[in-house]
Amino acid sequence: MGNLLKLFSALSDHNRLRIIAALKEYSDLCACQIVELLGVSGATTSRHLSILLQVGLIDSYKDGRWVHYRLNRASHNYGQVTDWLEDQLYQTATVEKDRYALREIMATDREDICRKQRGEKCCPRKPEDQIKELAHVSS
Amino acid sequence: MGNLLKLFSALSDHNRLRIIAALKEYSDLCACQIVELLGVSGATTSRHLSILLQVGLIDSYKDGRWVHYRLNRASHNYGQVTDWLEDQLYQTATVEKDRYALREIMATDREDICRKQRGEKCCPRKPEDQIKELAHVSS
DNA sequence: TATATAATTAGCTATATATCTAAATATATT
DNA sequence: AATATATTTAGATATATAGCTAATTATATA
Repeated sequence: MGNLLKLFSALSDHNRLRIIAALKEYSDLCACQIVELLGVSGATTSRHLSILLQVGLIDSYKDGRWVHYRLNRASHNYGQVTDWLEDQLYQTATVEKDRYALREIMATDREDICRKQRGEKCCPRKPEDQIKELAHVSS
Repeated sequence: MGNLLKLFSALSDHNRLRIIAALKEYSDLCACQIVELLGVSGATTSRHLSILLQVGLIDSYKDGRWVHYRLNRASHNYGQVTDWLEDQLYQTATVEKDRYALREIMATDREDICRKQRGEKCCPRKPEDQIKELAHVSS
């Protein structure tokens, strides 16, 4: 029973469903791309990914400093649920919007994504400061 | 997306899974029988049933003061998930234990069940008081 | 109509969880 | 070895939820 609860709990968060939908769309995404898609902190994304890893819905591999995530197609017995879920997710407005965002993200160099995320981290979210920072980064 | 979240959240509680398993076993149970099975308060049971009703996993009908609950076999599109779930639940230790408990409950007159539940409600949970109460009920 | 009863809703509380910043870890570069 | 970087973990906090008692609602009975 505990595994069933873990599975359904894992699927009870909108960002985690978005992750699954994104990994269905692109078979392999790295953490920074997922952070970019979700628009939440790296820490939160990592936590969500950890939950999905724990129940076996996704798996991961390292490529240097990069960590890639994929849907886990083996070694679990809830393919019936995930097949159904993926169909359902495909039709939702949020996931459709994500699809467009993902196109941009996949067209962007990861280094650029990370640079942007790093920048955001070290600067407070003040509009004037952000403009100054962007000007500084450009020069 | 909201409906998916509601569905998975509804399935993320062990007592609600037990309700589903019980309704798979016996096609029609009334609230007091479910209260008896779960061993939680009537209010808590009612709340769980309300959540399952809301997502359409179960439906209900009234018979005087009695309210009966059944699995909802129509008008929803997650049969693929619930079929799988029912199979999975069948194999869990908790549900197997519940199966025995349900046999007793189904063999007991509902009036007796309710009388017992009412009795429990109006008396504090003191061991000596419970013994006295049981002795009183027996006589 | 008053009383009894099964069930539901309201309100409160303890516990679980999503989110964040900071710190730590793993890997790469100088 | 020091520094940089991607990611994860730790710790704190706001929000959500399971459980309870009390109050209310819906139905039955006297």
